[in-house]
Amino acid sequence: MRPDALAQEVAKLLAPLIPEAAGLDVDAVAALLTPPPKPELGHFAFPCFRLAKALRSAPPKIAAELAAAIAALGDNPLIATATPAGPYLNLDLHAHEAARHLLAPWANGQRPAFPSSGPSSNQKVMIEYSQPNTHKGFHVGHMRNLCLGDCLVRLLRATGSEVVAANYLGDVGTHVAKCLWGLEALVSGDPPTQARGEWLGQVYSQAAIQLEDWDEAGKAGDEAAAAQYTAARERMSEILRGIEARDPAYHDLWMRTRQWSLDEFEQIYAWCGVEFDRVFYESEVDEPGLKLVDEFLAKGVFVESRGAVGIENPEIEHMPFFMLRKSDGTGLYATKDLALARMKFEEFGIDRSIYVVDARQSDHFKQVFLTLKKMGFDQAELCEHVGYEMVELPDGAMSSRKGNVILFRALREQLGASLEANYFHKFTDEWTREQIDTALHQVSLGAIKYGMLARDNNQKIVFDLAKWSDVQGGDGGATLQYVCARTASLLVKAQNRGMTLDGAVRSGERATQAGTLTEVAERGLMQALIALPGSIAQAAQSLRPSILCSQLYAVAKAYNRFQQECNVIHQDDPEVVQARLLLVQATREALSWGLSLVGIPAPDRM
RNA sequence: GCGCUCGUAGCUCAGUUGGAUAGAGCACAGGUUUCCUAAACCUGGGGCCGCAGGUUCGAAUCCUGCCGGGCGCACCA
Repeated sequence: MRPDALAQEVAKLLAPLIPEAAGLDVDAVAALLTPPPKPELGHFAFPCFRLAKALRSAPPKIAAELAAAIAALGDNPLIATATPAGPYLNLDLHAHEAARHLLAPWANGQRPAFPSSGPSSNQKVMIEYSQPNTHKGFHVGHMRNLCLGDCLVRLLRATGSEVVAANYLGDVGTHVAKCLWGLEALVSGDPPTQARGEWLGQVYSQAAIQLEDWDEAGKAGDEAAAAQYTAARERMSEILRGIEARDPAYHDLWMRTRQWSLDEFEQIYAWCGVEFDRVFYESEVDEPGLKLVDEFLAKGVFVESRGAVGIENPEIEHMPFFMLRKSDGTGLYATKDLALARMKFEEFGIDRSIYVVDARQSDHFKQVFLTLKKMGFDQAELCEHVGYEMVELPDGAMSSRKGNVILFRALREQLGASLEANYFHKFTDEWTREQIDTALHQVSLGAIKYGMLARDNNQKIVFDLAKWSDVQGGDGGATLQYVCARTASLLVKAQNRGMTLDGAVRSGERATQAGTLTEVAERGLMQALIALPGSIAQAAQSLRPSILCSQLYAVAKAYNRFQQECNVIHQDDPEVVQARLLLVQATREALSWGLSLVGIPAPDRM
């Protein structure tokens, strides 16, 4: 028995009562069952609209007839009452029996089964995400991509796909030259011994600003600035050529500094609990990209235009020419993307290829996929771009010129400090430093990941550090974690009083006593749990983690209400204790598992 | 100009195969601790779902047009 099987059980009873003309089998009926708007109305509602046409009857009439048919069944193990309410048939279950199908599997460590016929199951999927540039800063904006990609990896794995989590690091290109130029032109003294990746990013920003200033001043007539700008550009070309030619003077410096960034990324991923199966580097597809241009120019797929090489894609009307080699003979981002795609297809036999990249690149990926198709890669059909909107700050977009970029380390430290000052300081006498640090880490992750994932992909996110670390409750990661901690704490307290969940109840062999779990708050919580597997399936199928986040929040909210209204431990009736312990245990398992799919740890105490 | 995207409560947002009286959080006003974590719970006020048409038993949801914000459109990544 799986925790998502309750609807199926109900459908088994209901389906035979529906006239055959409607053409609904058990699965179809189960799929139609929805939660009623209020828990008091029942555990499930069956909408009769779909049957109206086939049965040539009005939905309210069908609902009434079905209610009568269920009443005629007489005593029934699962459905207590069936009440027609307009076009809906509301089904109220014997709660203790429903619990045996719903709560016991959760409590017993079972997980929902997802249909193997779904589009996303039994497939080998590559998800490319994160893709930071070396020699540049890693900031809150990068966190959205990281959280989203990681969550999709977890969701697709949970729903039956084999996933290759891939990263694609930007270790070559003009930004590297800018940074290395800045290093020699603007920096005096030795690099720091700590956090050198971050420092490199700051050098890059400084260089970018300086170059922009010279460029602007030059254009405004400042000849000295113009000369400096030209000289710097020439120097950057030299640096790039030196790296490419493997001139030790440049190549070694590049490798050394590149490693500083890579080390930093490693630390960030470790802190975030993110792991990659395969890391690609731009530097490894640079040359293959250019070779590929020659190859497909010779084949006539690509064409020359104004000294550059590209492909005509008139299908994309507003940007019909897709450039793949500049007139100076060098490649572009797009060139490397084609070579990378080919590498992915050849190295892994993937059935689906997902690119998590911000929404501004959507035209770019239309071009890439269309071009791949014209190059003869049928796998282009399997490629999809998952776009998402930007992360902004309360005072607008992040910019190094404005100096309002929040780098990863600052994010981690400020969030931690803020959470400690707001909340965790009260544990200083009670907990060890290590315990507090662990909790701070967990709750920081909850705040960041939930904040990044609870909003739809195509909504902008405003990152306001003060708000994100102000855990006054409400709709946030900490609320979900708090509920996990409350369930854990309650179960420990129960155990200390000698109250443990009966093994037979937990396994579902035995139902709890009739009449238990009928309080409104108990029903509400059960309904939130009923809806969880569907939310996971929908989130995975549509690649939108926010759907899962809102259902997890609904579970947390329902639990808080339950714990407020239904005392678990201070009960005279041991059967009530059993029923409620089952509910708490199931909630804990469901919620912590759901959180794990979002990449958020579930603390035992907080 | 072309394309993508957003527009729902004072603010931030859910609402996706069209379905019950459009929901949360924050903010605001009130209430709840001899009792399992008050980071909680309850109650209340608050809405021409951007505008106008259309499709039908039924539209925040689908179609068309318009208005307003954001983003993208050849040698950057």
